[in-house]
Amino acid sequence: MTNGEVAELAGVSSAAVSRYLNGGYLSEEKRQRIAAAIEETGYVPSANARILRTKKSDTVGVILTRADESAMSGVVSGIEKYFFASDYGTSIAYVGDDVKELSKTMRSLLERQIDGIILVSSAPIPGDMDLYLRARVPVMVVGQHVRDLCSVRFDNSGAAYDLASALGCTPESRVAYIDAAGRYRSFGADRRKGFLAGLERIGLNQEHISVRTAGFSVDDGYRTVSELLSKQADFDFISCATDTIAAGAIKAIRERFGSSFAARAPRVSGFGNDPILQATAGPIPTVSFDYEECGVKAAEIMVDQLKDRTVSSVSLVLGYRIVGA
Amino acid sequence: MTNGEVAELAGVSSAAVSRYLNGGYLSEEKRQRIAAAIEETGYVPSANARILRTKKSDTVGVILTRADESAMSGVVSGIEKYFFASDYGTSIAYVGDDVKELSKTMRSLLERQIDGIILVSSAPIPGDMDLYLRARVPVMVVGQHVRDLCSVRFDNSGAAYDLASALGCTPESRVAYIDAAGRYRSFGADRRKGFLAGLERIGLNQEHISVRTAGFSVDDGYRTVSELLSKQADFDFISCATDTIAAGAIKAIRERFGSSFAARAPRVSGFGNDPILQATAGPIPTVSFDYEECGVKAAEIMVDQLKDRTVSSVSLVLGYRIVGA
DNA sequence: CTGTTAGCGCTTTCAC
DNA sequence: GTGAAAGCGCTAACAG
Repeated sequence: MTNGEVAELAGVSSAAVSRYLNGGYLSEEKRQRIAAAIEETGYVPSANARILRTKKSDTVGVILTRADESAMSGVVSGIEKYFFASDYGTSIAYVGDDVKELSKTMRSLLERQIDGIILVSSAPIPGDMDLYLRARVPVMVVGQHVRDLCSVRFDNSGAAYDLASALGCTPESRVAYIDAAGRYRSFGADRRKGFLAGLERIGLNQEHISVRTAGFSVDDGYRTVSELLSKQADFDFISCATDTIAAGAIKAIRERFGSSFAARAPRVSGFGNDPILQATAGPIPTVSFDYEECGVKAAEIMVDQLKDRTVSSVSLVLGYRIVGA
Repeated sequence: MTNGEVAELAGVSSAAVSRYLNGGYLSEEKRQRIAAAIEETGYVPSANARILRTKKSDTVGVILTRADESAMSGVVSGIEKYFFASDYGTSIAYVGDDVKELSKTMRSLLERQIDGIILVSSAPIPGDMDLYLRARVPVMVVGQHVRDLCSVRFDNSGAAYDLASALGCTPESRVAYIDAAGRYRSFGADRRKGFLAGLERIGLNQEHISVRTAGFSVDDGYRTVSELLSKQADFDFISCATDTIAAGAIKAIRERFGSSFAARAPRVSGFGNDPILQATAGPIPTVSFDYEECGVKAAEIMVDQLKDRTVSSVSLVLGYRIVGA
């Protein structure tokens, strides 16, 4: 079913149908007739033809990666909300663990005449993406900063610093930090450095600090902490780079110290404020981020760029809340 | 940058460029020249023009809803994997809590000449969707069954039945079931009915069963179970419709019985096998679903429909695994 | 193998 | 207010 067929059925020109759809000059009478014809035929206009003709889609592409799974729903929800209110559509693409697919995904978005792209990813961006990051449309990144591009991210380092400060440690406390493996700056280096800096400020004896690295799953955390505890168990705190790892740590500790959580058992801190962890193991110190706000801000910046492409690039760092301490 | 401009630069016809892109007859020499011209100009073909012309996009639309947040990443990952291997693209749309936006989302997908639509949603589908469910393209549903449509869903009822059987209850046991609020068939009615049927089979005294209803958050579960326990506390099991509610239940129980989990404290069962819950509160009996497989199966069925639209509609019910019991 | 050409469904002057 | 007509970028005959 096309424009023209509807026009014929309503006894008007295809231009009139177009005007009906887009709110141009049109007599009430024809408006009625067209409405009836559309209703009758179930006509659905072709976005492709419209975009081809007008050269704009009023749609922003959003790329999600598995690495940011836990933030996914919140961020998308915020993005969607803002774009919806601003009369932009959203087209989401998902990239699994294989970051190589990123450029392919980016390309297919670009082929669709999308107005802008928001890449939501904490994962390191492969070199072959450089081309696409400087595309003909504004590209922005959520979760990390990329030179010359707009970005929105959380202050992981600052959060980790404040978290370390909030644990109530003394210079004599013994602390283990379980780092997140892989080259994820925000989960890894940023949090670790911030945390260690926080401990240093307290004046914590460097020799009382142990650092280990774990994968991203509960099981990874469990194994890493089990092994650590088998060598040394007199920690005051085992601080983990993510709440998922923290869950594994808690399991390991409980296994070693008994379910009654003996007074000598290390306490645990996490990162991310998972509600289930907080309810079942809490209150434990952790960091809470507002993912939805993150999405809203990103969309807001994107819309600004879209309206005025000369606006200089913005790099926004969002705050955090220390909870359970 | 267009087809024609690239052609001119390479000294060939636009048809040749098209052939280059789509793998038609072309001399090696022209192939080289075109490649060079594309490289030089950074030309990106217009998907809209191609789709307009060919009337097919080789792309399937996927609609995600907030209600299915916890399954989202897994399902999408499975869908994406299968379509990728089958040379189909995927275009994802997200619908928040306001299910009214569903028809708008569906429509915008339809306008894009998408080849099929997979609606991933356990939420009740509004009546105004009927029109769209019988669209010109195959539509299928993941998470519930809709008459006449292909669907993939989990056997929630059977899982709940088996879970109830696996708790190790006797006819004299006292059991509370915390139902999930709202009109979500799979989280609500299906699980509740299956669970109660399972208890009945054991011969559990009906008067020893209490049913309460909670919202979907940890806090909802906490409040509901706290209130329940303040009236009656001698349960052997508090079984919850979701792991999230179970987390709240555990918090409420711990608060009432002390963190040492006295022998008289009720045990808890959940639904969904959240890894964090299992690590921190487990092992507790719960049900595990393979969301990724669910996505793969859905995509598989969709591809079948796409290849042969006369295939009769398939309704697949996936199994489950009882864990922690 | 290759170029010419028509036209996908839509919007947008332009002239009435 | 309204219709005729051109053309967005691409592909698919078709003729060479």
